[in-house]
Amino acid sequence: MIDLTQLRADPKRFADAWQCRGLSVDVDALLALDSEVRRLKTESESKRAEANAASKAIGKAAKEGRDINEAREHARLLGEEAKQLDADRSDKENELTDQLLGFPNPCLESVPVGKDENDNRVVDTWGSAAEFDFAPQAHWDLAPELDIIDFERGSQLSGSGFVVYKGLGARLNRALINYFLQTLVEEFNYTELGVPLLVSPEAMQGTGQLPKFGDQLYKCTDDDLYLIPTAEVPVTNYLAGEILEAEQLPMQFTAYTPCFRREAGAAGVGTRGITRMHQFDKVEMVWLTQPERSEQDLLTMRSHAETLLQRLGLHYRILELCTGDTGFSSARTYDLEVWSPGTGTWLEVSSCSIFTDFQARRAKLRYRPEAGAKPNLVHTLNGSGLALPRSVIAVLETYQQADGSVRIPDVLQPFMGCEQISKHS
RNA sequence: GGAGAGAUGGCAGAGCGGCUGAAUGCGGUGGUUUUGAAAACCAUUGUACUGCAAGGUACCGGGGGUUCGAAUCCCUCUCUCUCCGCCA
Repeated sequence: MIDLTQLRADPKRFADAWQCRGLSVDVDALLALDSEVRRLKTESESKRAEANAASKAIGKAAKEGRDINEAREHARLLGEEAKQLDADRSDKENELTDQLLGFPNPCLESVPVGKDENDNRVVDTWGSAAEFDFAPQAHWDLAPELDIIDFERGSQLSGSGFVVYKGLGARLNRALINYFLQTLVEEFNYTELGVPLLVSPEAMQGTGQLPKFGDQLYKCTDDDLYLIPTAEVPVTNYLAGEILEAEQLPMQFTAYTPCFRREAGAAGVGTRGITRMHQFDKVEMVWLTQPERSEQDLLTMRSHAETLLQRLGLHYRILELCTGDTGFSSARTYDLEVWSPGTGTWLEVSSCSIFTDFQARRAKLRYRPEAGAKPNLVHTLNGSGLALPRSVIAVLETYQQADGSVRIPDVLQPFMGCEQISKHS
């Protein structure tokens, strides 16, 4: 959620920022509603003060044995008026909040302005595309051939968008998870969390999935809980409502979780194989940090994701998303896309974003800049480190051999316990 | 899932429907004393919104109600603890 005080101070800045995201917002109407809320607030509060004073006087009078019947009636009326004014205030305020929750985070000034993914900017490329002296296969051919991913029985169990990893396929997935976690925890100082996969609507609102994107979530209606679409939700909300000390920052958390996404409306688009699943695994990085350093921290976090790819020897590029393609809560996003030789496409394996105080305001995540000082909102960052299915794709397709086997990259071998995946291994 | 008990400030723990934003203790901060420390003593010590200010309003798990007036009474939800059942 954006800061109302800032909106009052500089409405044009917000109108422009939303315009860059392709959103035309009547900021004046918003401000009018805001001042209406504040007018009702002062009015109801002074009425309430009057009523409180009247009640107090009655207490005193009763003690002195004076007649209080008339005063009582007067106080009752005051109380009713105050109640009514406060109800009006509450209605208007909810209306305002509902609207505010629907507006995205303004992008940082330096984010390239653009309409959609075609306007994203490639900021860097690492490595080069693997070369083959045979026609490389796509993972959807390679993996079933090796009997390590079972597409058919996955769909049979749960419908399209679900697969079964089998044998060394399951192990490869797990090896990648362990490699990611171990590197992040032991080298880059992340604290690993094991978090709930079902969360409350409040948590979903804290990170911005609700109220706007509920149709992308799996919901357990009997219990009013949602399946997480990413570990970002429980991890960012882990310390919601708390006030942290400056020395504790930055906090770096990582968590491995399955992720659940309905992908409503995305059916049929690039859905072959395991690039887009209703359920997939992901290791996530989340930072809580101070506003002064958050932009720098974003680059640091991105470099951690890059390191993971580099050690796997996977060719990738970095995209800076344009204003039109940046996610709802994010103020700047870098996507890491890994090269998939079998499909001849770039696959997004990590999305590293800075949310400024947008999520922190919703989740009430604050810190005290120094002892005794007033609490400030933290800045939150998150990035994938990394998404599993697409990492699996890149490893399989990049390291495939002419005979249909797959060589295991060196860094993964300790986690795999073998050097290759072949038909009869 | 069944039965019972509970939820109060950083923590512990009081709190007859009005004088309770809340006793008391611990902790924190400042000071006195001391060569220094400890101890002792004194003072101070929640958050948010609103106002130039004085001040005002809200908050005793959440929501609703009764009342002129609710931490205190009623309803409801959530969570915690104990016992029983079930269970990886």
